[in-house]
Amino acid sequence: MSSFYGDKAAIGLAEELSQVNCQDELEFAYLFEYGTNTGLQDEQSISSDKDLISPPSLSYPLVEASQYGIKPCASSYAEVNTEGLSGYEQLEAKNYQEYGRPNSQALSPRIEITPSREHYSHGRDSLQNHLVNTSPSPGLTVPGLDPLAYREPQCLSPASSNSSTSWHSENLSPWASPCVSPSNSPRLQGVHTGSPRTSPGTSPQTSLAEDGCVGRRSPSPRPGSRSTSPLCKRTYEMYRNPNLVPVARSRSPSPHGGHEEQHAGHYGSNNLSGSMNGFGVGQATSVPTKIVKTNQQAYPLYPDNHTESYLVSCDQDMKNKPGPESFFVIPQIWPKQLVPGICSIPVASLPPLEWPLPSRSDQYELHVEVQPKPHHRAHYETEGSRGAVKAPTGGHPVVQLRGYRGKEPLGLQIFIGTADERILKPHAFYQVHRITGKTVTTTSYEKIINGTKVLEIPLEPKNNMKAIIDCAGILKLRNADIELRKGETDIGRKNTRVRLVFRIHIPQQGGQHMSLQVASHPVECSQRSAHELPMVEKQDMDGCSVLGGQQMILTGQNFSADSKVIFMEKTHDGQQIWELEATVDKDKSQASMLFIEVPPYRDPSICHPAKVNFYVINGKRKRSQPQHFTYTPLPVPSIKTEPVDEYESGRMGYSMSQMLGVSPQSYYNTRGVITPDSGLVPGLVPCQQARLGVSPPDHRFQQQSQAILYPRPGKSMSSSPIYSQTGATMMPDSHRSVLVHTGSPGQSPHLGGQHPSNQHPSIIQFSPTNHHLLRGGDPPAPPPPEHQHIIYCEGYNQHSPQATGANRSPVPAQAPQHPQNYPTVIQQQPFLQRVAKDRSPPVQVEAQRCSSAEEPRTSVPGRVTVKQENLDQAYLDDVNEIIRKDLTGVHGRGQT
DNA sequence: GGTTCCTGGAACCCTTAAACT
DNA sequence: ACAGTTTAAGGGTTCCAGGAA
Repeated sequence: MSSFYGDKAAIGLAEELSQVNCQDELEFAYLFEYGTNTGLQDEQSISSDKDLISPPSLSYPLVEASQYGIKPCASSYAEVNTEGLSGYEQLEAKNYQEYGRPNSQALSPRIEITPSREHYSHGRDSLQNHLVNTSPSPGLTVPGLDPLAYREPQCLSPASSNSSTSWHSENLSPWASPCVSPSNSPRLQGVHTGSPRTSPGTSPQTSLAEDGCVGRRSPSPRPGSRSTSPLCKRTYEMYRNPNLVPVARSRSPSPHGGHEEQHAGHYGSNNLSGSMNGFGVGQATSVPTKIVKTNQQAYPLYPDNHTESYLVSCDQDMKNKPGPESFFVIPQIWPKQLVPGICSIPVASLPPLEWPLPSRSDQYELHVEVQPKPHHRAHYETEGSRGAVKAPTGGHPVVQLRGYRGKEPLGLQIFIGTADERILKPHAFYQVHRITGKTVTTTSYEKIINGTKVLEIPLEPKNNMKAIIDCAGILKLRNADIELRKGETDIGRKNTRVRLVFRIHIPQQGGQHMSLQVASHPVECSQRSAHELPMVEKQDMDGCSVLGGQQMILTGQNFSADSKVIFMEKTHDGQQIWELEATVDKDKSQASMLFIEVPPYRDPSICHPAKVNFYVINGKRKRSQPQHFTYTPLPVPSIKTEPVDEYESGRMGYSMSQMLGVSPQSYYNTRGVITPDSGLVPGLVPCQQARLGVSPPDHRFQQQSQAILYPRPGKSMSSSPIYSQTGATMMPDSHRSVLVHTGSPGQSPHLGGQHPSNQHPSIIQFSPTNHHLLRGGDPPAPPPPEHQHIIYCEGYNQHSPQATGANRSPVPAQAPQHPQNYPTVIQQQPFLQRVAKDRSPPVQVEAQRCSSAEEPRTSVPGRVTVKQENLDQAYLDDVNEIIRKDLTGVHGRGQT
C-alpha cells in the first residue's frame, strides 16, 4: 500500500492524517493542501492550521486560461520528462509529444487527471500559485483521487477485461496500469484501433499499445467492439435479490472485489487512500468507496517510483507543461475546495449537486427559456463528440436568470441530472461534455464537483443574464463501469433519460449566496430509444372531469398506427390499481400527433382530484414515459362529511401536492423556513416513496418553491446529537423533526425514516459545511466556516438523499435511531394483492385498497418487507411484480 | 485537399424475456 | 407446477461512412 507514496514521509503523513479525527473534509482539504506548506509536522499543526487557511477566491470576469500561464500543450509536450514514469505514463507522454492535443477538442477529464506530468503543470500550477502562493512539496506523492474517476472505472470495464488484455498483469504496478487510459479521447489512447476518424495515424497508437499500453482491446476482428460480460457485473437478478453477489469470472484477484474489500476501511485505516477516501467529497455513501475503488485500480495515477506530486488540472483548457515545481495536492480535494472557473465561491460552501434547489426566490428566477430537444444521442468515450445539445428549433437551449440587478457576471453551472420521477441528482451514467469549436459561442469552463463534471459559463448582465447553451454535449459512460462502483445501485440499462441541470449561486449580503437550480425537460440519450420509443412532448390538457370523454391531443414522436394510450393509476407504493385504454382517433393521428378521447375515471364519485398517469405504447415494451393527468371531481358535490381515513388523507394530500406542485402542508414556520410535509403514504417515509418511484412533486416542486435565505445558524446545528452514522443529525423535537443535513447527501443516506409523523412539519436544514463528520460516530463538525452557504430546501424530505440511492447498499438499510423508526423498506401488504390480471385493454380493475376502510393503513407487523433500490421505474415495476408474486402466487407480469 | 467535428446508421454481442422441453 | 434449456428480442457499445466546417 505504501508503495505508491514513494516516500516514507508521505506514508507517515498519511498515517498521521488517517488518525486525525478530521470531521470536516474541507478542513482536511485545507490541511492537506496548505498544511504541506507549513510543514504539517504533527496533528497539532494540522488542527491549528485550519484557522489560518482561508481559501482565496477567484473573481470575475472569467479569466482565460492563458492568464494563468496556460499554454497550448503542444509546446509543452516536448518537455515531458519521462524519467521515472510508469510505462503508461511514458506512453502517454510520448503520445503527447508526438501528437499534441487538439486545442479545439474538449479533453476528457480522465486525460486531465492522468498522471502524466503534462496534466499537472502550468495550468493549475500557475493558478495554484496565484491562489495559494504555495510551494511545492517535493518528495510527497499521493495517489490522485480523481473525483470523476470513480465514475469511469475504465479498468473494470468489461471491454478491458477481454481475455486478451494484459493490463491487469500482476507484474504491473497498479499505479502504472495503463488502465488510466484516457479513453474518452480516442486520439490519445493507444487502445482504440477502430475508426479512422478517431484514430488518425494508426501506427503510433498501435505501437503505443504494443509498446506497453496493454490496455488494448481484444484482437478480434473488431477489437473491442463489444464488451464482454463485465467482471462482477450486476444483473437484474442481483437487483431483485440483493443477496446475490457478483462473482468475478476471471482475473484473480479481482481488482474490483478485492479492492472493495481492501478499502472498506474508514478513517481508522492506515492507508492514506483509505483515510483520504474518508474525506471524499460528500458522495452518497457513508464510505466514499467510489473513490476508493477507482483510484487505486482504475486510475492509478502514480507509479511506485514517483517522487513528485502534481497538481491536477481540472479544466481542459489548462494545457500545461511540466513546471519547475510541483505541488502536493490531493486532486480529490482540490475541486472540492476551490475550482478555477467562473464561480468564485469555494465549492465546499456550495450545496452538493445532489441537493434539490428551488428555481426561484422572491427576487430571482432561473428559467430555461428554450428547452433542449427531447432526443440527443449521447456519445461514448470511444466515439467522437456528437455535438452540443440542441433546441427543437435548431438553436440551442437558453437559460436566463431573471431578477438579477447586479453588475457582476455570474457563473451558470451545468451538469447532467437524472430525469426520472425521483430526486434530481447527477446522473451516474452521463456527464456533461464540453463542446468547443468554431460554432460554439459560449465560453465555458469545466470542473469536476464530487465526481460530476460541471460546465460553468458566464451569465452576464450585458446579455440580460441569458446564456445560450451551445457548449454542452452529453457523454455516456459505460454501464458496466458505473455499475461496478461500490455503492452504486443505479442501473444503466434503459436508464437513458437525463436532464440538463442549471444552477447558479447569487451573492448576497454578508457573504452568503443564494443558490437556484432549474432542470430542463427530459432528454432521451439513447440512439435506439430515440428511434423506437414513443415520446409525448406535449399534451393539450392536463386534466378533465372524472367523466372523461374529452379529446386530448398528444404531440410527440414515434407514434404509430398501432399506438395505444393507456391511462393508469398507481398507489403510492407502486401498486397499479387501474388501467384503461383511451380511444385513439386513428384517422386524425399522425406520427407526431395523437388524438385521443380521455377515458372516464374509475371512480366518478371522488371528491378530490385524482392524479393518474398515461402513456403511449407502440407494442411490447415500447412505451413512453408516463405522463401526468388529473381527474377532477364533478362539480356537484356529494361530499361526505365523515373524516377521511388515513389513507385517503394521505392520498388527498398527495394528489393536491402534485397538483399544486407544493406540499399541502408546506408553510412558513416562525423561522421563516418553508417546512414541507409530505402528505405521503402513511407508514412510508418520503424517501421510501422516492425509492418507490412514487411520483413526488419532484422538480416541479422545486421550480415552484421559494428559496429561502437564512441567517447563519449557530453552533447548535453542529452540536446536535447525532443519531445517524451516516450524516444526518436529528434534533429531537416533540413537534417537528429537524433534520440537519450534516453532509452531502451522499453521506447522509439515512435521512429517510426520520420523519416521526407526517402530521408534523419538518425543517430541513442543509449545512454543507458539516459534511464530513458523522462517519462512524465522528464528533460533530466545528462551526461553519466563512462562506457559509445555507439553503433551506423545502421538499427535501421528498428528495431525500437516501432516495437518490446514494447509499443504496444491497444490505438492508439500518433504521435510523429515532424514537420512531421507519425501516428503509417497502412494506408490502397482503391486501394489495388483487390487481387486474389482464392488461389487454379495455380493462378496469381496482385494488381493494382504494377506499376500503377496513384495510390497515399503517405499518402492520409481519408483512413482507422488501428493500427497493433506486431503480428506474420500469425496474421498480418489475420488483413490485415480484413482490406481488411472492405475496399472491400470481404469476406473470402485467397482471395489473 | 486535409483535418476535425458532427451525424446517422448499423454491426456486434451480451442480457433479458419468452418459448420450449 | 417447476426447473432447465433454447431461442428470440432488446439493448448497449462500438465501428463505419459521409457531410459540413
